[in-house]
Formats: sequence, C-alpha cells, structure tokens
Amino acid sequence: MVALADPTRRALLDLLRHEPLPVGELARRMPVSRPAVSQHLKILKEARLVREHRRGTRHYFRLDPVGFAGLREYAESMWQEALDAFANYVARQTGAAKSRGRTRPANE
Amino acid sequence: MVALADPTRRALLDLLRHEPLPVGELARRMPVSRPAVSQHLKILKEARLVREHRRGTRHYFRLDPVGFAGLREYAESMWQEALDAFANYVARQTGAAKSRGRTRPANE
DNA sequence: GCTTACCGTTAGTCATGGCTTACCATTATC
DNA sequence: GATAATGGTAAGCCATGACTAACGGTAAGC
Repeated sequence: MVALADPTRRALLDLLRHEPLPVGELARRMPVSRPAVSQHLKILKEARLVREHRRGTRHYFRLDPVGFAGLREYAESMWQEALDAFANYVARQTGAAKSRGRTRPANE
Repeated sequence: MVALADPTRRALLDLLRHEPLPVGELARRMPVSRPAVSQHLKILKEARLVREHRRGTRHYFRLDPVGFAGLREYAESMWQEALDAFANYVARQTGAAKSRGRTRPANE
C-alpha cells in the first residue's frame, strides 16, 4: 500500500495501463531521472503491481494483476464494512425510535 | 491514497471496522500518543475514509464508504487493465505463432 | 462558576524516503 | 574484442512526515 502512496509511482502505473514499456521510455516521459524511475519500478515490482520481462538490454515493465487483486480485496472489504456499519446505524436508529416512541432520531 | 500509506492509519481503520470509537479509546488501543491519533484521524477524514460525529465531549469516528468507494474503483480499474493486457499478450502470442508458423513463442 | 474530562493545534525533533550524480554490469553491434 | 546502448546500484543531499510535549478550547458535573 505504501507503494501506491507516491505520485510518481502512480504516474508510472498510468503509463503502463495499455502497453509494456522499457525503463528508458518511461524515464523519457517522466520529469525525473532514469535512476529514479528504476528505484520506483523496484518498489512497484516488490509490491507485485508490476512485472518485468527482459528483451535484450531492454527491461520491459507491465502491470501485474496480483498486487491489484490484493488492493481490490482490501478496498472491497473495507467498503462493505463501512456500508454495513451505516446500515446497522440506520436500523438501530429506526428500531430505537419505535421502541422508545420517538418520531425523530436525536442528534447522533 | 497517501492516507493509506501509513501503518498506524491502517491500524486505526482496522479498529474502526466494526464499531465507531472515540479518540481517547483509539489512542488507548494504539502504541502512540493521543495527539498522534488526532493528526492521523484528520488526514483520514480529509481523505473521506472516516467520518466524525460528536456526542458531548467525545468525538466518535467510523468508516466512511465514500473514500473506500474511490479506492475500490481505482483498484478495480487497474486490475482489469492488467488482466486485459495479459489477455492481449496471450492472444498476440498464439496469433503470431499461427501466422508466422511458429510452434513456440520466442522468449518475450 | 470551577473543576474535570476529552480533544485539537502548535512547535520542535528525528527518521524516512525520493532525487541526482557517479559508477558498474550486461547485451547487442561492428 | 572494442564500442555503444540500456539499465541497476551506491552515496549523499534535502524535503517531507510521524511523533511527543505543551498549550488552549469546549462540554459535562458538582
């Protein structure tokens, strides 16, 4: 998750949305140096957000579904929890209103 | 997304998975001071990952679906892109093998 | 109204992390 | 085999951010 925090890394992922690209090409399209791109790619690779395949001296990178699957599961889970908590809150409010004879929930 | 990078903030979100909790209670369950928790909650709130509702002097926090919905969409989108790219790669491989009469794809 | 409980903010410190420059490694090309 | 192309690594600098201590602010309780 820390891998997705940096805006440069997210920009790199955006560049890789539709096609694999070598390191130099990525660096050419970014406002930072090539070593910086290399360091970011290393972190993205360790997070399984990116895969590498080498062709001659070119190191191509593309998106890796594995890391995004994990992120997807986390987001889905927390999103569900948040929705359930809200549903519980509403249910408890209306239930309390009926059992206590209140017509409007208090300021909570 | 930067809001989710810090492990302390992710731990706070985990504590809020099932029930709203006041700041002091959160701080008591965490290895950091109360001001630190307050600062983290501020960031989580700005990211719409958390909602606040006050009850007397207690400031309760709970998960907010809004922020997680955004994260969910991003993860879903990138995950799909990664899968599509892989599908395209496989299709191009097999298609190239057939059209070029190759039985095995090269080392790409 | 004074005290207590609960919390946000500020100032300052310290560690982390992103960037560049310089260097080294590997592969293709002649 | 020498050269060029491509890219990973190391060292150092500098900004950002996470933390604590101290203070101020508001609501509840006597």
